[in-house]
Amino acid sequence: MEMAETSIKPRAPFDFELTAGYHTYFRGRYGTDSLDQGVYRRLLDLGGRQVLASVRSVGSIEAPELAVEFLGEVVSSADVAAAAQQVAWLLGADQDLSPFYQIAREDPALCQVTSRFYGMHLPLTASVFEALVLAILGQQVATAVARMVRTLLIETYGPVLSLNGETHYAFPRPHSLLAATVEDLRLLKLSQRKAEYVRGIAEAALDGAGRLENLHGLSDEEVVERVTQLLGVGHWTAQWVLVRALGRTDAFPSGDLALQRAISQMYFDGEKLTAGQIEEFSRRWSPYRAYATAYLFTALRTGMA
DNA sequence: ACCCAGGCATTGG
DNA sequence: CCAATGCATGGG
Repeated sequence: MEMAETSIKPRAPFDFELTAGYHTYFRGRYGTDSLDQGVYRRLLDLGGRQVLASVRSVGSIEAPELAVEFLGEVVSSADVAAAAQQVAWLLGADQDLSPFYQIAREDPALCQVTSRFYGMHLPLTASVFEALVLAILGQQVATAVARMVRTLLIETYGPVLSLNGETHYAFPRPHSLLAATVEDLRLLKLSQRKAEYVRGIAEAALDGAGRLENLHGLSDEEVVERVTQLLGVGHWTAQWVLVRALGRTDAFPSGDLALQRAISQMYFDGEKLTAGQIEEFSRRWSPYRAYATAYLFTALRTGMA
């Protein structure tokens, strides 16, 4: 067991607690991620080796700096660099919020939310595979149910590292989920369909020389075209992947029930809207609709809206 | 028992 | 493009 340290300087403004909090759905721990007493922890999977990253803030919102500690099989300085890059990615450290805040200034309701959560970046998943599976598990179920099923899956099939009496989990690898049978997955409260979808996605992730992870160079439309070929992946899930796995700032899950409710409440006096109307309304936030969505969800999750 | 929840696939207008 | 339908499953 070895240890290494490094530091990351996110782009200001950056609020560490809010950003890491978004990763854990403001619940302390959510699946692979935890935020406890100002320390964000996540088990990284560096090509088969597990490394626990512990991150805390040693700066401020306007002069952000993160102290990162790695515990595990970190050997070379190249490992440390790769791990640091992954942490920076997970926390959306490089994102520039200022143009989004400019747009929010024209929108009083949104501006109230961005002021309250000033400096919150949009955290990202470690892989497209992870985003896809998490999205499938979140389809059409209450958030509490989604959280339970996601955690069960991670703790059953994810790589493990125990340190100081605490057990940490990384996200399951594709081959682990493909090795599980549909019956196995149903024991974790996945429906028959979701179990099939998840195995199909695992198969796609292992197939064709990483086609699934090779989406960064494609346009939003091309990515949607590609991932909706997968069974179980519709418009909502594709947009979710664009936002969480690829960091596309303008992706927008217009069919999302909670999002529709939030927009309907905040802007239309509770009147029901179709997905098309939501889509049209959302243009005011373009090309930062993903950020607007994240801030609205944060308002919902923390009880502000 | 009933209805809802941060959908998907399919079918029919 | 929009609406309706079957599917599935824990929570209120």
